[in-house]
Amino acid sequence: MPYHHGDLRRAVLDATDEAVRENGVAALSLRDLARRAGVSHAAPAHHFGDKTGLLTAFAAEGHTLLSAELERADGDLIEAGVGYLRFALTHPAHFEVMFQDALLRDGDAELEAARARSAALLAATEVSGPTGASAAWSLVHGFATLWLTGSLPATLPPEAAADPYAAFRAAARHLKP
Amino acid sequence: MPYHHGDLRRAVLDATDEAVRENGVAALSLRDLARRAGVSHAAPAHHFGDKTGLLTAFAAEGHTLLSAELERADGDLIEAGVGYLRFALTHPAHFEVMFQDALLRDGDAELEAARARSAALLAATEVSGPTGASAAWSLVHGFATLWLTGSLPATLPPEAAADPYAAFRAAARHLKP
DNA sequence: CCCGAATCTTGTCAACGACTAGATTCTCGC
DNA sequence: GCGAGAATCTAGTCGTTGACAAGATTCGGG
Repeated sequence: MPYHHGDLRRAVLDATDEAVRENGVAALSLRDLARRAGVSHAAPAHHFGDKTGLLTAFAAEGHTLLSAELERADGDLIEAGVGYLRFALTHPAHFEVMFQDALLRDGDAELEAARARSAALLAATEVSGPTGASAAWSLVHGFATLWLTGSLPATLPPEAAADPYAAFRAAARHLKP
Repeated sequence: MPYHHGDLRRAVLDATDEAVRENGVAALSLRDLARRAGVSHAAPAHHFGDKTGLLTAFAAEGHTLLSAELERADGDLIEAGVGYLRFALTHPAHFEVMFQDALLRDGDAELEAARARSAALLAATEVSGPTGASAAWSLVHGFATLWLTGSLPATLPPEAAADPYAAFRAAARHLKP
């Protein structure tokens, strides 16, 4: 075991993803992340300052991943929604952390920049006016949140609960064009 | 100071509401709640077992409060949405806890019953089919979540950001009847 | 009035986040 | 290729927390 890890920062972020998927942010522990990465209990703090710093970096990474999905939609409203949902379902840990402001460092430059990029991509989708944008964003975000908690699948017939993307497209069709 | 508090269970639930509004669930501490209620550090645990038990009871209370709002709508879709939003905005602490399954005791009878009541009231709103119900629920839930984090008001002109209920009605109009 | 049950206190333990001081390794100028 | 300073990591410590155990106080029914 070398004294230097190689890329501890990345390893801790990956361990965070794993741990949050397993037990949620509430149960996240810096010392557990250190154990997963095979380093001493204080090593993660060197890269992130404190727990808030780690979650802030993790949230920024989330916005970058979300931006990548939104770019694939190329301005199309429904596809942007599908991309948003795909991000939430494939990166539930990031999605869980990103929208909990109490966990994040207010005013962090890296996070603000990543947020601005994803917000700009959301704003670039073709939609009818500001209230239409609110409606569309609320619909996807709510759908993703409720799907992840299992609340939404529970209300659907089994065949619909098996395919979140089809269920979302069906729900999105209720929005006026 | 009497040895018996009178209604410590209620006092702890009220202190929870206060503390979560101030600093979020992540920073919630049973010992802080005990201090707020003026009792010893282990007193709250007697009524709720552990932290998970407290949050489970708190979430159940949330579903009861939500049910009260939904009843006022009397089956009307838009009014049910407004009631859902009003619940979220007037009880942000409950709303924050209710949908984080990792914080709650799985299979708790009281919580399940309260959930079933609010779910039944949601299902009683007049809406076009299961996909329409998904769309409507997703829209309100997402709107409430994004409004509480401040993400949604940030995208609106100041006059719209001042009145969440008007902004919601405007967004809800984008749903096909 | 008394006895069991409910409620609350005090004491304790392991785990955690944050901090400090020091050890090891890397890097870059020369 | 080497030495100095920076970057990275370890080891140790402190105050706080959640959970648990044992005991004190109060309540309420028979």
